[in-house]
Amino acid sequence: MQTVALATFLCYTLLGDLMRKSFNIQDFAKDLATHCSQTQIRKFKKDEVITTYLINRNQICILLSGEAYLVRYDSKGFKNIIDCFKTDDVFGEAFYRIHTNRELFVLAKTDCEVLFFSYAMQELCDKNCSFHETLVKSLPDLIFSRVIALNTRIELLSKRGIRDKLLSYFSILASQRIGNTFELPFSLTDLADYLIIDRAAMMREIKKLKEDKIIEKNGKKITLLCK
Amino acid sequence: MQTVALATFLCYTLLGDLMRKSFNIQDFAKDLATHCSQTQIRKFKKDEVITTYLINRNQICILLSGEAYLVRYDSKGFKNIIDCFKTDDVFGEAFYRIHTNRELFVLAKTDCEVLFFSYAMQELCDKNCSFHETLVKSLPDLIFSRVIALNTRIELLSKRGIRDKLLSYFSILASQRIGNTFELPFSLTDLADYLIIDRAAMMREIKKLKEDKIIEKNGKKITLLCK
DNA sequence: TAAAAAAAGTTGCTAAAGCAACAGAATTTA
DNA sequence: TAAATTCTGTTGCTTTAGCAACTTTTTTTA
Repeated sequence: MQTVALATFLCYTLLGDLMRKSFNIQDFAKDLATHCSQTQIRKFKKDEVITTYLINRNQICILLSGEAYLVRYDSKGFKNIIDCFKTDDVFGEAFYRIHTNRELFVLAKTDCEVLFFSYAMQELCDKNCSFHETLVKSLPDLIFSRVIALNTRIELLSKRGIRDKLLSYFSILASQRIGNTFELPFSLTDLADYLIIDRAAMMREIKKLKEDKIIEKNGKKITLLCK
Repeated sequence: MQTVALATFLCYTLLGDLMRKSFNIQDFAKDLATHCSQTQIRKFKKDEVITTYLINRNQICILLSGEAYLVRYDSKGFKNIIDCFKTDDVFGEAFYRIHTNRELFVLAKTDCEVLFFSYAMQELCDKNCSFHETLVKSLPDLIFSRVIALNTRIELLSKRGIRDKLLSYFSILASQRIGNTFELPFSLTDLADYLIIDRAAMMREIKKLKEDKIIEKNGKKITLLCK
């Protein structure tokens, strides 16, 4: 029964994914940078602010190298890590459509290289230029890559309780590689900010998960012992 | 200081929104239905399943009339209301990109009329047909309308504590109309499922909010007394 | 490489949220 | 319109998570 369900799931997954054309973000970025004068590439050092969403509207950014956080500080001063970007990820207000007056910051987690351009550009651009065509055709795929991340995050935050949040996140990380061992992409302090939970309570729960033989942990290397 | 911040915010908001072309979903739906044989319109009675995401991949649906819920049941059997669609909203797996084996259901909250078509369709379609062009041009706007909803939800779920979740949600509802009075779009039972909190605990918190003179409540009519 | 800063790991106490189990009101269905 | 069902409102008890305040370890930086 379990096996049939899994096979069915895999079948749909494969079919679904085959139907989706593969979109190469690096080719797209190269195309953009060489064909259009309205794009720019900038470099950032660790901890610098790459962009903010309230002020920089309609902006589309592609992370060419490095890692970055999308961060908000809530009314009580708590840091919330909303999203975590790695090389080839797309971000910018064009994909967030901010509607509150609480600013969102993109912070360089490591040294970064970022390509900037504007969503509104497709309107202003000469209709015969090849860039225009590329942009319009690629936009859905760019946005979809963000939509997947957003839905993943909603799924995480929908979990009741710290244990469920941790296990859900761990199984997402585990599913991205072969085997049940993976490396946490950020510090435990940041993990708590990402899951919107108290760090001390999280540590306590991780301890329990180890005691219950559900996970093994060596630094940032974690192994899921159950399925 | 407060006033300056608000004025600045409003200014950016207006500028941002002016730059965004207005997209009429009803015209789009009409265009689609009349120009393409691959689309279909179906009617549903209250509580019927409109579609599921795991099986119906790459599907795009437009709610022509009525209201619907996007629902998941978690591992403990809890009902989670992931999203709430009203007339003109766009949904379907094409916008969710399901990646777990937990099925998502779209349920008719009232009688509904829904337009169905496929995201993959743009690939198969004859390149000269006007529908193809319309679809490709409109897709980003269709998706953006979902992205806004997703981000709103993440903002809600990022709140620590029931009181914060309630107040955030209430202020979103209040901001959608003039004045501070609004009507809850669903029952209190469903509201708890939407905010992923215990209903009894939520009722207790609502009572406290009334006692603290932060809200007034008459049935589903709520007034925010503070800003 | 020594000092400083950040992250990891702990703990006791307190506050908040979940659960169960009701009763009464409102709504739906037969 | 009567019966059934769902929704609202409430409460006591229990479990969970948050907070504050530490120590120890690891990583940065001067």
